Amino acid sequence: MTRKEEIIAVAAQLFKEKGYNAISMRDIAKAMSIKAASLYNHINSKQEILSAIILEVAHEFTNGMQRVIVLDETPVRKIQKIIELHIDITVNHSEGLAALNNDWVHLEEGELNAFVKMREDYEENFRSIIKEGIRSGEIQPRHPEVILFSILSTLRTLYLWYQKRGKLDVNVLKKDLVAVFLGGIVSKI
Amino acid sequence: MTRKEEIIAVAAQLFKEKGYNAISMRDIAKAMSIKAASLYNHINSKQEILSAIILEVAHEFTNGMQRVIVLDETPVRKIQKIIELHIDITVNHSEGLAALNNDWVHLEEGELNAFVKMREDYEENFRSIIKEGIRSGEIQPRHPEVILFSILSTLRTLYLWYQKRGKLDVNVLKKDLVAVFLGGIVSKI
DNA sequence: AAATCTAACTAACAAACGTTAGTTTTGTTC
DNA sequence: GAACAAAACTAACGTTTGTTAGTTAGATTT
Repeated sequence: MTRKEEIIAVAAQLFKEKGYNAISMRDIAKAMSIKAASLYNHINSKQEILSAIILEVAHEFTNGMQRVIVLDETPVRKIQKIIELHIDITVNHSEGLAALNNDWVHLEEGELNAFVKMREDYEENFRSIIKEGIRSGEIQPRHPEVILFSILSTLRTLYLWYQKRGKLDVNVLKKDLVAVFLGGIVSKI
Repeated sequence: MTRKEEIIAVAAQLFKEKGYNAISMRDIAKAMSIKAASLYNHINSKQEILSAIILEVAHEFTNGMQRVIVLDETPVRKIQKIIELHIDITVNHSEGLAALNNDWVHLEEGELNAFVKMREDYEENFRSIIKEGIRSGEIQPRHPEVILFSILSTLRTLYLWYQKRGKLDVNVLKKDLVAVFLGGIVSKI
């Protein structure tokens, strides 16, 4: 782990708690026990830190989605894979997810556009899977947007809950989350 | 609408887009076509604006939950009421929800503690309803925390989607959202 | 031993921040 | 038209912000 990567990791942790704008370069420096000016031996700007954090996780999602859509599986099974993808990323990149979810608005022009594009593509891929499932009768004929939004909202804020409720085992989480969305919560008797 | 309320409303809109820390008093002033110092004829501090925005909506949730838990209804029916409560608040207080969800961390000491308490109580009430439903057999015996979190995450981020997808009718939203969570998305044939 | 590299340092910058003090404009009430 | 309150203004304050410039200490390479 290079010094630059260390800075980015520390910054991600701080951004997670207070957000990009509430954390100063002096805060980041203090967390590393150095002076703010010393950070600039390793990074070019505060913005660079932010985009490094966000783009890494964003690519993780894009690549994961790419792997899902080429699978020769039913739509419902693909949705299950997407849920598992989010849980895996949450476990392995939990620090960066806060910035990805909240601080992407503070990316500058070019990178902001790229990020928004990635996000829209991701949602569109997900939406297509849902629509395909409805068409084939595998998924109930409800407004696709509502299904997409309810699943995605939950998955995107998973990082907030995953550590607060430390007891939750990853496999229990995968199983129950898939069950809630696919099967609902009402007992069928 | 007093001048103070106008300022709070304008600030809520700005906070929604960039977050509390990214919006300066000069930004708020400019949006009202006055100078920053003039704001202080009506409000005491930037913090005061933030807590006014957050606490108003927070009370809306607390009161709504209170109305639900005293109902003489089944747990599933109470959950349905909670879902409808969130949708109603989203429609009527959409501006303040961003601050409530993201910027509460920037409340100062006393109000932060009060807010966190309110939030925990709200979650605990919801959790109790879910547990009661599982005990009575009305709700499937899954990890209550997973059910709580999946529903609440969706409802809390509703404000982000509700306007982006402007076409969504409130009643369709209520119906479909209740259906997704209670019945799941997989067709039962 | 000299040269190079890495990663820290001090000092300072211009800009932006929230906020205060005192003053002027504007519209309403007697 | 004088008096008053509401709401704007100008000017400035002390801090904090991200960042630059130039320097120094310690390790590695030549």
